[in-house]
Amino acid sequence: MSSLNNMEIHTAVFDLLHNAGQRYTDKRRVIVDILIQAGKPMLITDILLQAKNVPQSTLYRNLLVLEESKAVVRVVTNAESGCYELAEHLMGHHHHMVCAQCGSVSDVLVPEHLEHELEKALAKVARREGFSIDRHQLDLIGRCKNCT
Amino acid sequence: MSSLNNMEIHTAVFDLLHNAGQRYTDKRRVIVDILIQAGKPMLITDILLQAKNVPQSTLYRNLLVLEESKAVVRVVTNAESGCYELAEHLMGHHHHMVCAQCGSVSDVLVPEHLEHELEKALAKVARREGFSIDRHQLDLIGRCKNCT
DNA sequence: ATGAGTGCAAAGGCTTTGCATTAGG
DNA sequence: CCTAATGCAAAGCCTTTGCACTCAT
Repeated sequence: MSSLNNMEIHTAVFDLLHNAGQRYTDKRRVIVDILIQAGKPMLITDILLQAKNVPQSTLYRNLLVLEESKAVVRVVTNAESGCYELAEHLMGHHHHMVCAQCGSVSDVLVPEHLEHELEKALAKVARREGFSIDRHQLDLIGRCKNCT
Repeated sequence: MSSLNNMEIHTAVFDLLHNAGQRYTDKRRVIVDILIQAGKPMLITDILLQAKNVPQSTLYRNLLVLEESKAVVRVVTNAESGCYELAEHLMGHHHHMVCAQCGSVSDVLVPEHLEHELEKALAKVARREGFSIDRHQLDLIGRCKNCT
């Protein structure tokens, strides 16, 4: 499985929330729709701009619920506000190219065999350190096509 | 070059600051000493605890100066406070294990050959997309030994 | 002297929380 | 009905900024 269509994503999110004893409310659906449409990590500030009828507190609380239900993940970044995207099992595993100039983020894939080898090596290192890996995140930082 | 001894690091930091038109003051030396001793990324809150005679504002300002001078880097994490470590040319190239619960970050190495193979693959993908890579960053996200 | 560095306190900005209201099952 | 979810406002917390003081050149 690599990625799902929009309807399948909503169904999957519904199941995830349901299993966590949570409801798939309108606001939550709006948030997920925005993340689907973006197709890449979004800053909370940008989500707020697009979801004008979703108050801050509701957005923050729902992002936490969606994260705990494994529907979204918080992307590690040093941006001024939090950054979220759909979970990997909904989006497919991928990495990010981050433009240091314009801040744009695009998805990128590395060869399957390398990804596999990398995961094995990371698992080994983590085990040695007593660290349990939830996921890994690989970012390329540089200049995008438009900022050269 | 992989890493330097303590004295060499101080000398290198002095040069970096000097080249940037900055002084290597006592407070800055204290901060660098703490980072050297830690040998891993440190949260600002933890640096403050260890450097009791360094006020918050001084710490924040000096970390910025040290970062601009390329002596330290700000590590990207979702921790509650900022996270810094010595720059790669002082510490050697490595990656990070980020605890999603407590926010702690520790350094990790992947096998040399894999690192090399990864860089080749990333260069290839980036070239195809017209993206010029400045650096890459690989984070393991999960639970640290203490948060299991 | 003269500008960089420092320190205290206050201001800013993102995030969380309290509490009353609304809505979904 | 009854609890979860929502919305507004206030509180919290990390970080930045203003301004006066100190130190090194």
